[in-house]
Amino acid sequence: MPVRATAKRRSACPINVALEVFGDHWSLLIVRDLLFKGRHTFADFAGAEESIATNVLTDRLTKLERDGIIRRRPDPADRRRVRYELTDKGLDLAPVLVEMILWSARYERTAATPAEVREMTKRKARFIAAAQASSRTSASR
Amino acid sequence: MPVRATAKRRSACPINVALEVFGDHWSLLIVRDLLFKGRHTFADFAGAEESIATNVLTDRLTKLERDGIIRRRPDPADRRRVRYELTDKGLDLAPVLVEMILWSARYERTAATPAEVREMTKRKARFIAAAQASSRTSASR
DNA sequence: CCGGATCCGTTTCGATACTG
DNA sequence: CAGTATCGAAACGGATCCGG
Repeated sequence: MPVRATAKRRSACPINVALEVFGDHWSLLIVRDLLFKGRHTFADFAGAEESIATNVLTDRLTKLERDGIIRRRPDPADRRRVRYELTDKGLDLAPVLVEMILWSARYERTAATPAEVREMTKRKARFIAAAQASSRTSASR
Repeated sequence: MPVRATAKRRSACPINVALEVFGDHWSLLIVRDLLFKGRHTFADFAGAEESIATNVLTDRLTKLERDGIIRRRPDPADRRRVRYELTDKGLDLAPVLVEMILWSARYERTAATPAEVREMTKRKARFIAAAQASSRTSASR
């Protein structure tokens, strides 16, 4: 296991558990990419604008898999490639991410238009379901 | 400015903005303490079970203040003491934190009882308002 | 090529001791 | 009580190498 070999396995109080996912910059970006950006491969993540280093990426993917948030499997279309997908547990992070987006949209200049934000707020549940579905279907095909 | 003198000031895409708050373990804990645990002083935060180091605490408080999430002011009751409180922008983080709690409760053993979780889910808005109000009133007294 | 692993110089973190 | 100063340990990022 590269980088940060010490694994902290414990937790009790609410939120503390989510801390390993949300307390980390890169893990958060990976989940966002999976949920909203249709990125699913190592290269997709590494090539993102924030450009994470490959060793760090490997580390985070390993941890997210260990924590049951994502799952890796060979791409059905091209067995040489590896696909990362969210598990159900990972898909359920969507509401948290959506609230983050809404908060950001409210207080900072973001890419989301006011109309999009209004739509997202009004139909939060539908938006979440859509993101999850698209992440899921693109994963299983 | 202690520790991490480089300030990254930019961002465009949704979520990226929230990354400085949520991408960091300690900032998240501080916001949680302010919102749900009635902690408001330097010593409160430093004494929490996770026990953040004082220099790190100083750093995060500085950044949270810089980002307009919290505000520092002398305690009205004892002017020698410093109180930290959430700004409106900070209070608006409550929905995100609540979703985190719910997710954690769903997938990990947490301190929240099933009944509390059900209550929190059903009356999300009320719960958020309550947390914000308690944080606010205890702040202004 | 893709998905990593490994090495390495630099930055940041964080535990502890200390100070106004 | 609310922070600084110090300093070793970790994490980071960049480059490069490697197996399939």
